[in-house]
Amino acid sequence: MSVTIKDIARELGVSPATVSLALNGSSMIGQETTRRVKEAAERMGYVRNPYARSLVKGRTGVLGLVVAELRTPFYATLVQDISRAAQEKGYEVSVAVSDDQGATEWANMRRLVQHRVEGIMLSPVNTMPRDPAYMRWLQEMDVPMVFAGSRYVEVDAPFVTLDIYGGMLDLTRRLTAQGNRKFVLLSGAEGVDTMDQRVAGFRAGLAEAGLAGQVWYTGDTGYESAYRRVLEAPREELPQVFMCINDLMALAAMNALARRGLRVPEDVGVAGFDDGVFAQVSPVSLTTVHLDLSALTGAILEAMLRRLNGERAYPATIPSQAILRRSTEKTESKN
Amino acid sequence: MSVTIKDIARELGVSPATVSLALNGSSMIGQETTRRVKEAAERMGYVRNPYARSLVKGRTGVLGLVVAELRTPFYATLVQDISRAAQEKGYEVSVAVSDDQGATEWANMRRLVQHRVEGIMLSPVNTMPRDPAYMRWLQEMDVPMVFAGSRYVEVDAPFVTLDIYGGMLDLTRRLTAQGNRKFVLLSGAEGVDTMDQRVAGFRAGLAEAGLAGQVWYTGDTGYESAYRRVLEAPREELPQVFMCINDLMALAAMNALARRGLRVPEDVGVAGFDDGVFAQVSPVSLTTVHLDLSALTGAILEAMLRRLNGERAYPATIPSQAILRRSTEKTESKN
DNA sequence: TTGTATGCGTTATCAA
DNA sequence: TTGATAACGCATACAA
Repeated sequence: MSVTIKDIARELGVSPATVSLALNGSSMIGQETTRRVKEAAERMGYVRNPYARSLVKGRTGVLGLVVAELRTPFYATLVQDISRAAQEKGYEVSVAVSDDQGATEWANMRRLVQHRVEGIMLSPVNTMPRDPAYMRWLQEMDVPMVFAGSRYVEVDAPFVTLDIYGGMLDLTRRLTAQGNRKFVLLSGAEGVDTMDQRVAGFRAGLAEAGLAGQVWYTGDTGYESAYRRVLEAPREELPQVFMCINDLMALAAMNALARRGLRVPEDVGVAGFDDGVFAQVSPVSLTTVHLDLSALTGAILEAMLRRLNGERAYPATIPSQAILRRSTEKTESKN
Repeated sequence: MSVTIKDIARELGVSPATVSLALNGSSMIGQETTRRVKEAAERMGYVRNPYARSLVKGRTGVLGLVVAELRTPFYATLVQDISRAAQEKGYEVSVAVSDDQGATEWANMRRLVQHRVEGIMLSPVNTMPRDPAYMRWLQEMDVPMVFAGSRYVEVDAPFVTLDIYGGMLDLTRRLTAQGNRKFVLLSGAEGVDTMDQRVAGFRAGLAEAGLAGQVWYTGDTGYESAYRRVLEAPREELPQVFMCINDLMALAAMNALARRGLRVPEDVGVAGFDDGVFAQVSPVSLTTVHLDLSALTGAILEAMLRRLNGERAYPATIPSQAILRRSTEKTESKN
């Protein structure tokens, strides 16, 4: 095995306790002794064993972060930012990916609990229906937890979410204000909270203008199905503006429209949601809803740390705002 | 604190040793006793403390995975796939992100070593020049390591890499065979191994056809700078085919060309590299080099496990192949 | 088949 | 200012 404080103690003819104290910079140890201990530790290649330390201190210094998946920029950013910020606060972060499966998520949570993480930040899979046994387990689990990005309404725990309802509402309002009257919202599937909230914001915005749009469900939130759906839609069903529940589907809509020989925004407008990397690579700059991820990650970690300090963490919702760009630039109505 | 085997032992009037053995399914314990112990453990909410276990067993069951960043699909996939596969083999994976900084990478490596991971899979940042002290440290570090995806040639360790040189060579050959003669390769910066290999493959492929193309360095591998570079290039410098060191830059080139009123592939061809998500969202289907990520992740973990078993792991290179799609479809030369 | 004793590497409590 | 000793929770060699 590796070098331990005992080895250093023997080498220097002092006691292990002295070495431990010196290494931790205790003021009870003489300067000269401290210097000698540190020098020997360096020379002998000593690295502290955090497992032994955790055992006696009763805390691990590890936080858990569970995300639904990792391949979309949203989650990648979440993981990267939270890890870094947590490290600056002296915590390690153990990441677990749920592969969009509720069962895997539960398994991940169990694993983290077993590994004695001090707190868990959960960005839930969020599909319906949910396993009631899991919801109960979550509620009764005694590791401090905060929801990150979205949440299970069944479980009473602090949460930091993005105001996606408000973002979609804002966007819809801005677009109706431009005089558009015929809308289609391209969504994935029903029964996912975060999707349903977008739909709700969409409907609310239209209702304010005395309108009622359509929602097309493509089955998933990917590119392919959105592309096909728009490509195959009868000409007369096409709206003035396609709104989409993420930028990726917006890209699909734009490309499908181009394939049909329709111009964006002159013939049909397109709007996305996220303002992430896909908005950046859009052929014409994309109207979308900006999500403030850095505010989100900051608030998540803050809530987690508050809970760890035994303070109360209040639910927070990060506002989201529509950003109008060229893909919906006003033009004479045609449809 | 939480429930320990001592608590269970006291509850049942047996010794802690018995409980430990029963919980680990030892055949030396009577069936009835085992049953009672397991029942009590369940009832009392016992969870084993992996820190204590690691301390006595001398192994942690944790592997480290260090990646340069996390926001590109390549790394996200790497992390997700390797974590899952490793878990199936009974290992935890501790992920660290280097933020594209050599110094952060070193810090990450130190942290993992300190945390007593049993092995480290390193997907290096790979910029030039490199800190020689770091290279030496890597070489002398005594935790088993394998390079994942790319490597430092200065360090002698097993590696599993993608044959990006060969992929680029293959692609270039196929495109010259189509009769194209004027090429530009859009790259990021010089001095990054993985970039330089692409350039080398490009040049080698052209040389075989008696050609010599140009390389345009945009400074980084992002969308914006590639877009601007193509947009602002004098008309007469435009090639028959833009090759790009990743799909993202290819997308940028396509959009910039469209902005200039040029059609792809009729006026100018465009090819990417990766065959990842950005190839999928391309307005016209993108010629690119396919990287076999699942073969890669499988081989990485296998190499890691071999090293952990004390076996020798041989360097492996996963072949990459060009895929011709519409964005370079042969057309009468014009330039 | 079960219990006792010991040690893993560290920190904490007391004495010296 | 330092040293001896006892924990932390678990696994195991050995004794019963």
